[in-house]
Amino acid sequence: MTGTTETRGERKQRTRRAILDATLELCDDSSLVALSLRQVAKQVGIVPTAFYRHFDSIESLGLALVDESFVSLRALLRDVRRHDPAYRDIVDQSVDTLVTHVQKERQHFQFIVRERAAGPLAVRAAIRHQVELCERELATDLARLPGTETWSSEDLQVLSHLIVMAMVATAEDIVESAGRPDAVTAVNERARTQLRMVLIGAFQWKSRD
Amino acid sequence: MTGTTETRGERKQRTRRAILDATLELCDDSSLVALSLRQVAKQVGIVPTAFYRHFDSIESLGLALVDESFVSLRALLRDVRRHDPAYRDIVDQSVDTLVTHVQKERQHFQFIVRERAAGPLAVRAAIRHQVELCERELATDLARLPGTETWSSEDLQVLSHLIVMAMVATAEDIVESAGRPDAVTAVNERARTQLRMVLIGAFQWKSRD
DNA sequence: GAGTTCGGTGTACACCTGTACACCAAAAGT
DNA sequence: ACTTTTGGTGTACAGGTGTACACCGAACTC
Repeated sequence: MTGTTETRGERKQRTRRAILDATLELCDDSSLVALSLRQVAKQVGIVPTAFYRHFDSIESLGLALVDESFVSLRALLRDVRRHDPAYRDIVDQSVDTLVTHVQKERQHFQFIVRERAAGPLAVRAAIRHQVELCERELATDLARLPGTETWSSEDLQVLSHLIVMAMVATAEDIVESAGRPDAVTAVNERARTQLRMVLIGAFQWKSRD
Repeated sequence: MTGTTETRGERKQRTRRAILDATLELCDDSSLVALSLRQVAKQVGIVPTAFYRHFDSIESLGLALVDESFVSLRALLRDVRRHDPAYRDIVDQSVDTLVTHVQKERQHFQFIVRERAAGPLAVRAAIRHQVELCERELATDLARLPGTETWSSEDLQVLSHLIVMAMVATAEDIVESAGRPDAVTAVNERARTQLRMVLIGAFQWKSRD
């Protein structure tokens, strides 16, 4: 098909990729729990039983997609952190990065947002776990910021929970307004304002202990 | 069955109720989009085709459940508002009310949280619309609070969006930790702290215009 | 009291579902 | 050159799926 002969591993990885892509495609307007192995197989162009050569259930396929999605999310976080922490407006920068990434990787983020609430049990658990990791990482980042020296670690966690939650919601909104540039910029601006409000509150905050 | 004869309208409403309840029950560990008409019928104890006497699809059944769920949510909001706005700690009061309500109407809130992200298109739209209404109501409430006189209406909307979002997330967490009292109180406390942080930021806020 | 309405039943059909099984061809290992 | 491994195929089956159709009996209407 491609002209050159293919090693066996290459081919396996190629159809594995095709399965993942097909699933993301189908998840555009449905959810994993409403997805059948046969639909996926048809979309890929393989026979249903061939699916088992790569995953032993829709659920484990979902887990693979979670892993993959969080790779791109980590890329996003790295981008955000790479910028000078003293940068004039870290908020604008962070929100822009988020909005750009979500648009670029729309299908992955849509998948995460949907399955986080409605996916198979194991998938939901995996997503919650990953989000928790993000929260912890953010908390340690926040701890390095000037002004948080007096904070208790609980309060740091609460703040990062709040911020991550707001970012998840923003990602939801971006996915929702895909293809409508004006809606995207509206979400962008709202997210900035929200984040500023939260940070102003945080700067004013004093832990009780 | 009940001994007394039943009017036809009573009976219809009774099995309609049974269908709604059965669906909520089944949605405990699945989603509407993964639910079949036959499963619902079996759970209710009627024959599949009888379903059509009440709803013409799973989707319209979903819409009915959205309406019903938001009745109980409005009850919650009324409760929150009924309290003296000058009450010593309006945050504690509001969060307690939320936590109590979500636990009492767990199935409804679980349904909303899940279908908000993964339900059929029309159901998702209905939920988003209702949440938007809640945001608007909250915005007008906030406008009556002392200290928000200088705020632009956009900023008021942004703040209420932020608060509603946080409350939705809190409801998610409460549903998640159903049956584990310690987890519930942890979520409760975190929600209070978050809301305080946000409100501190809000009090400090000055609209640009 | 006769006729109508309507919630619920049972049968039937075409289609989709997961998965077991036997098979193939070509790459990989020897 | 041989055997083995393996990704993919085709057939087959027992179930679940939505829904069309004809029907029933009791609550309603007149």
